[in-house]
Amino acid sequence: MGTISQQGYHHGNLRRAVMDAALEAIGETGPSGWSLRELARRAGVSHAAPAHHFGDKAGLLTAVAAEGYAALSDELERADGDFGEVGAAYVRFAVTRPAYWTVMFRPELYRADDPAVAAARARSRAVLVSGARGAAGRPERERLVMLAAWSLAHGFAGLWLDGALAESAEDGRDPAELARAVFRTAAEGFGSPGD
Amino acid sequence: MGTISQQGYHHGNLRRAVMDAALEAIGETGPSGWSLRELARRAGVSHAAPAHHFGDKAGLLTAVAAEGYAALSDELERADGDFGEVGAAYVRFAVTRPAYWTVMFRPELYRADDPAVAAARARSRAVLVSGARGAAGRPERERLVMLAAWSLAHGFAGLWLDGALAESAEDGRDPAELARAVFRTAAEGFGSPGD
DNA sequence: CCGGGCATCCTGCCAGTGGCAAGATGGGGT
DNA sequence: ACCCCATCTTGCCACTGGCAGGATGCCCGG
Repeated sequence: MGTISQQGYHHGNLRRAVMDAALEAIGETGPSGWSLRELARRAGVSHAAPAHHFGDKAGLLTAVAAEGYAALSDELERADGDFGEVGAAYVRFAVTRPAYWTVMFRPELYRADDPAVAAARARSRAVLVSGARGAAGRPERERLVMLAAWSLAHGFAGLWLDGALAESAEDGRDPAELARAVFRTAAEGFGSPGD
Repeated sequence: MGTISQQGYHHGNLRRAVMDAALEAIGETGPSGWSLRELARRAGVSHAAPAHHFGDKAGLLTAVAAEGYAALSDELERADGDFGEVGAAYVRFAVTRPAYWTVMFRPELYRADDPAVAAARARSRAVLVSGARGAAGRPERERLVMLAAWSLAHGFAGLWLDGALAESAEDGRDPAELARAVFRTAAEGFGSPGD
């Protein structure tokens, strides 16, 4: 990996260092349970150094969100083809990289209209839409299927991260595995007690 | 209603006034886009007055969350009986009272283990579980059906509030109505292109 | 080899914030 | 009539985000 020189007046890779510190802090105390100054201290620079790279706090979180959407897109694209697997990948991303996910879906914390963020988000959505296109039969159903699947995965991820599913599902199972089962239940239809 | 005396040294109903100011502020700038001092100013009291009623910021948000879960429980119980209606009521609550919803599902902002909150949350969950009990055929399916329906409603609400569904669904439709359609799609099963 | 330009980082400052301590007020019970 | 004490106030402290102006040293042209 080649650790870059981090001594001297110029840090060398402050931008990445602050982003990493931010992700770590977010994982520990939530998306706003820390201060820019604290990140600066962790990175070993002065309290005003991060501002040069991100402008302000919203700027930093904007960068985090953009990186998060890009990473999510990668994950989803890797699972493309199988509709159910896309849902599982969505949940897996949220569970394994909660810091990104938590920021991404709190638009009031960053500049959601930032070009980089918007582009990365559009890429994520494209995978979801194409997944629904494959699963839905008639075209009118496409939108509803996409909304249902997206809502399902998104809701499961959110509830899991909030700890709301802890009691009902902590039989030691992998959350993504449980999500797959839930997804299958919905795909077969949970309205009529079939089978 | 009877507007209570709000002149003089004793406000008369500061607790409620601060809660209302908080709900208003949350609706405007998110669950942490305001300060306790600002709420105090809105209520016309000194900056330290709210502390007497709520302790600290987390205490105030704990009270908001408890009230929110109680209100959600009321809504859900009113729709009990029809499983799909419970889902629609869940979404309707989130959409019509976003300030409550936003706080409730950000456990890092308040004391989630507060007895009042825990009790109110348990009441909400009971409705969901009993709803699933009616819809699921076999008892093993019960948990999966409950998770699927809850995830679906929760995810739809979250996506809607984040504005993520804006483009794909703002044909002027009522969100709860759209949620009903999505719910129906899932209930019938969206995996196989049935019908 | 040298000198300047400029991205990077620093120190200093300000208003605003959350929270605590100690004092003022006055409503309500006895 | 009196006192108790819940309620509200003023005053204070450490900390934060953000801005202004200065210091540093890498890199590039000469």
